[in-house]
Amino acid sequence: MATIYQVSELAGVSLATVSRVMNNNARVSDKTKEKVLSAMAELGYQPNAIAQSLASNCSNSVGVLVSELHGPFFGDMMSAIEQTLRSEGKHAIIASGHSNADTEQASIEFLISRKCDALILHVEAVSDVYLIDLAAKGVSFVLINRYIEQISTHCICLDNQQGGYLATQHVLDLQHAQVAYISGPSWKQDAQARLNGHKLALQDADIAFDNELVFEGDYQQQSGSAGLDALLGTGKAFSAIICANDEMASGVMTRARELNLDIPEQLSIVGFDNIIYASYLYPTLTTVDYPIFQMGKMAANYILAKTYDKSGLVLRDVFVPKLEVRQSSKLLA
Amino acid sequence: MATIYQVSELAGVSLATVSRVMNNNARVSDKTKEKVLSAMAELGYQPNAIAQSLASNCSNSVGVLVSELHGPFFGDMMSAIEQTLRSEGKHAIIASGHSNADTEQASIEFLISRKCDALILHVEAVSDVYLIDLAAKGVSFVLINRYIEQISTHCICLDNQQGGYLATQHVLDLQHAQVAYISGPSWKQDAQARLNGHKLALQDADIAFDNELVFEGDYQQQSGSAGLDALLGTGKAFSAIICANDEMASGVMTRARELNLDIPEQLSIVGFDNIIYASYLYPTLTTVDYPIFQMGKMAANYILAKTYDKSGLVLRDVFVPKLEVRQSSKLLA
DNA sequence: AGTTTAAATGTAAGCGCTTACATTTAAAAA
DNA sequence: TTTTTAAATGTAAGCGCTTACATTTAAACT
Repeated sequence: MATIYQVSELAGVSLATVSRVMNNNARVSDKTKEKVLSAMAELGYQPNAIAQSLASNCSNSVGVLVSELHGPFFGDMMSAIEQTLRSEGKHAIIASGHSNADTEQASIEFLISRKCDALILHVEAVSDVYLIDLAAKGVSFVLINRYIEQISTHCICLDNQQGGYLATQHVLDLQHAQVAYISGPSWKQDAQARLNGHKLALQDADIAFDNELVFEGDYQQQSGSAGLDALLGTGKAFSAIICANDEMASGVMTRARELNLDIPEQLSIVGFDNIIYASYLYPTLTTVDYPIFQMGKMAANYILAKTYDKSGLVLRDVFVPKLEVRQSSKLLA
Repeated sequence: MATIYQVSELAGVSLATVSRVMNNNARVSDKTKEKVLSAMAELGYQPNAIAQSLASNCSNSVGVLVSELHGPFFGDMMSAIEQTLRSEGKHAIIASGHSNADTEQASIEFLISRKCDALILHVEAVSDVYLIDLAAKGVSFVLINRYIEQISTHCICLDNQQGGYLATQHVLDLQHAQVAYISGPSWKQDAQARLNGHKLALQDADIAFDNELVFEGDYQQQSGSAGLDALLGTGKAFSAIICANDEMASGVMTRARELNLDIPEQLSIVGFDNIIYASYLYPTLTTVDYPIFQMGKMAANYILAKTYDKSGLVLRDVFVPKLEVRQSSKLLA
């Protein structure tokens, strides 16, 4: 592997000059630049990224921490991030936090120890205080899908409340007046916000909120099935059910089928996230679209702009969900 | 950020000694080790990974290249890889190749330029020759889901042919004698192998293979639907259909429903891969399990063993698929 | 006590770059 | 032509580690 030294020798210039043409951050005459470039070509020179990092104190790497690498989100998010970073010669280092505070913290520390220039975090368990602290320590990061007042400029969020509102409003528009809700874990911010949106929509329609019509699931498909059973078990009537994510909605569908409940004839279902498989289900699932790809891209752009000083990027920190109407919801007969 | 120098000063020893206790690859007396350790603790010392890499010529990073970051595979594979590497203090750098030769090649070069110690490749478009060359150049890598004779020790594969065989054998066992097949792109090795397995199973059952009952899809759900239409269009009768992956099987299901074809009453369907959503479909999909998690883990272990000299790892290079029987296939009435 | 030998520690030369600062070169001004 | 000034290039000191080799220390024999 050729080094900068050999290039400088072959080109008959100093190390510094070679470095200058590599980074072209300083003026070099066209003539010498030419010489250097051809020397590089001749030697098949590839700069040593590690040495560059050490000298420049910039690793060109961004740590990405998600809850689960295999979740329906991660792929799209990662795809967006990789693409965006890559186009600027940066790269992503990944880690998972498993929605566990200790693991998340350990992962963050791992990524920092790896000298990532910045982090993109999709964390749920670690405390606000920890993150505020992290920001105070000067760690550069952006938070996806979590809002913390004190470090609001680090947050890229979906308006989850609005999403919950849209979902409920949709079934309300379809004349459903008795609407059940399967929420995510109440300790998760997004789950709370979605449920809030639901309540708000009910309120705006002058429908009393009934706590018995809410079941707290865990975002897994299994808990959708369990939720339907529980809800049915209350004896309360409902003609529509909003699920805080698509996987639970899928669970509801499965269970409904087992119970010979026709969807959407007897029960309308609305999901949340619009994961790719939502449109493969039968019936296809009406859901609230979560623009995770765009958000991933924005997260990467934030970092490109803030950490790597790239200019000309339009930054946005709150994304708006939109309803994707499919077959699983219909006008109440 | 404290450096090794400050630690050595506080502990009253030399740089080398501090380095030794960090790497504990050389004998240091318990007494000094103690001093060093407490100095580290006192300073909150974190070794600089970049500097370590430069000096040791080992970046502790593994490049992972997949076709699509958002595919159904990637998540599981990545999850396994991250977990395995992480437990040994290594990390994964990701990239995608989009099943395009140039992009794949560029990605590989990108990862190499990033000084990855090894690569895990899930590539389809790049040529055998290129990969053989890469191995010859001394690049350390493992290939997932691709077999190349000359570099067989670099390959971790699923026995795709066996998988295809199992799928067809299953419907044959269910008395289906007319079996259609929707394959993946014929230029992809796994698609070929799966189809071969299908043919073999037919042959073993003394059923003539009929080329008209094969439709070449592209592994996307859409082409499953198109495939069903095409197959139906031939006028040939068939009571079962094998799909080379679950997404196309999902497409077949969707289209069958539109055509009022009852599944599995009128048509049995078998998929391949056993992606998580296969069990969320209706009816749940009988499919061939692709142990991608295990294979990802094995890929990481290979690298741990071969590149990082970790011992005590059991290595395996060919995985066996197994049938997952669900609702979409049934005994021919 | 003197010698041999191994263990513990220290010294210093890199690893391959970047960059502040010094120097040279050439263009512009006088 | 000489002086001023800016552009181009070079020099050399790091960046924070690892490690070959040298030296010191201490244990083990004579």
